[in-house]
Amino acid sequence: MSHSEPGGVRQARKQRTRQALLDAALGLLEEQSLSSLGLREVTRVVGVAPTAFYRHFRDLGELGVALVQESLSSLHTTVRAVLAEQAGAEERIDHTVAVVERYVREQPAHVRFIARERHGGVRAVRQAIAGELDRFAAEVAAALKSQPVSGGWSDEDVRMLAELYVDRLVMTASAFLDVRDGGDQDTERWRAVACTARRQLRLIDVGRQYWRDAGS
Amino acid sequence: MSHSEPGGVRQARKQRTRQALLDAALGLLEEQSLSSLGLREVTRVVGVAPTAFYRHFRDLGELGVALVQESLSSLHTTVRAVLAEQAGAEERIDHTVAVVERYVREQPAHVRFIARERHGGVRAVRQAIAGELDRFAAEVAAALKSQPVSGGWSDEDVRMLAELYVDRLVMTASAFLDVRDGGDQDTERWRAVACTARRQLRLIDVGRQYWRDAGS
DNA sequence: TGTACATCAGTGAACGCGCGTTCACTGATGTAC
DNA sequence: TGTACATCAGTGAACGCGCGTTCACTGATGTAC
Repeated sequence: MSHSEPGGVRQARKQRTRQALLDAALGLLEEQSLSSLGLREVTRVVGVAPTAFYRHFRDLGELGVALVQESLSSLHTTVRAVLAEQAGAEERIDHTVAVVERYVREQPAHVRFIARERHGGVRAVRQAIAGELDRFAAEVAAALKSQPVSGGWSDEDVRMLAELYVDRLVMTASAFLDVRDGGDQDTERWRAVACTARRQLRLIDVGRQYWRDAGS
Repeated sequence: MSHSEPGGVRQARKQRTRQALLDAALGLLEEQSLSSLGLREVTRVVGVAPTAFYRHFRDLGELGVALVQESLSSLHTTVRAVLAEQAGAEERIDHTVAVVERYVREQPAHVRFIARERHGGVRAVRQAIAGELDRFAAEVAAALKSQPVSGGWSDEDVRMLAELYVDRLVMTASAFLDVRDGGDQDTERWRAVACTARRQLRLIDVGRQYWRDAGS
């Protein structure tokens, strides 16, 4: 067990430390926002010297941008699968909400990070999130466009609808998170949020079916 | 000019300092978030000793809660007026977006504060914002309910729709703010945001007209 | 396979700095008579 | 109106603390021959 990789032992160790820094930061960010997070707090949790931080990130803003990629890539993939479904509107809405529910249960820290830093105090991170959500909206728009209901829709209107959906997903995820934090756990309130989320998506979908562009 | 008020000179001065602290904090919060704001930063801007702060607020969280009231009360009043209008849907939407535009132009710092701290790192402030937006949604719900279109709607559905509207207003305000910050000022992008906002509200309104509850 | 040198992730001491909070204080404003 | 005492918004010195960043370093891993 000496030379299994072509010179990757050092690099692998470095990668592990880097990931540990990201994990530690994400954990600490459940209770505070990025702009008040300290470099020493993070390294203390990981168990390395404060100076080790600089081997991986220039500053906490750079770490934040890395967290944006990590946080959104997983959801991105999953929601894409739902969008590709050939199911009916009703079924697609149920699946979408179910996916959001699972995401909040499994990655609550990632969800909180995105919701919190989307409008947070660190410009680079805000821009990274905006960029990712933009790519996300573009993908949703493409999926919507390929559906029969979108016949006669301008690209601009499809895009507008896509943004409506994406914002709604983020707000829904955030609402689930609030219930979770309230200590209520899965109970009644959780189901109420899911139910409201489905109805809101359904109402938007009804609007979509009867939509006629009217200029402006 | 000695005793014009019944013992209110001291109190009036105190009030002025308090307001100066609020103004200074709001200004500083354009560039950072509440949980990284320093008590000394705020007093330095106002030009008082750091210890003077404690005569007005226990800590920055308490100041934040006061800022929430200040930030939302003005918009609250204005939007209420629009809701009370007997105008048609189209006209109401135009007025609503116009009010949001004006609010962002006139009180950008307040808008940014709410958007940023709604999911920010200070629990007390998050709760204060959630509470205010809740009262806001309740008022919108009451206004919606009194409109003919809402015949046959359950209270729950009216409430769901109201939340959809309120979230949309906040997101729209935030979108205007992003354009403003981008340096673009009033130009093309600003009008594009307004146009998209109107269409989104219109689409929701179409959904509202054709809505039929389907359980779940 | 073995040896000699290069790389570089992580170390640990040291620095200057601004922070939040305490405390006893000052002096203008308020009140009672 | 004038006097004597109470209130309390704002002061300023002092404190201990954790911060981000610098620097020369160590020693395991990587590479060339």
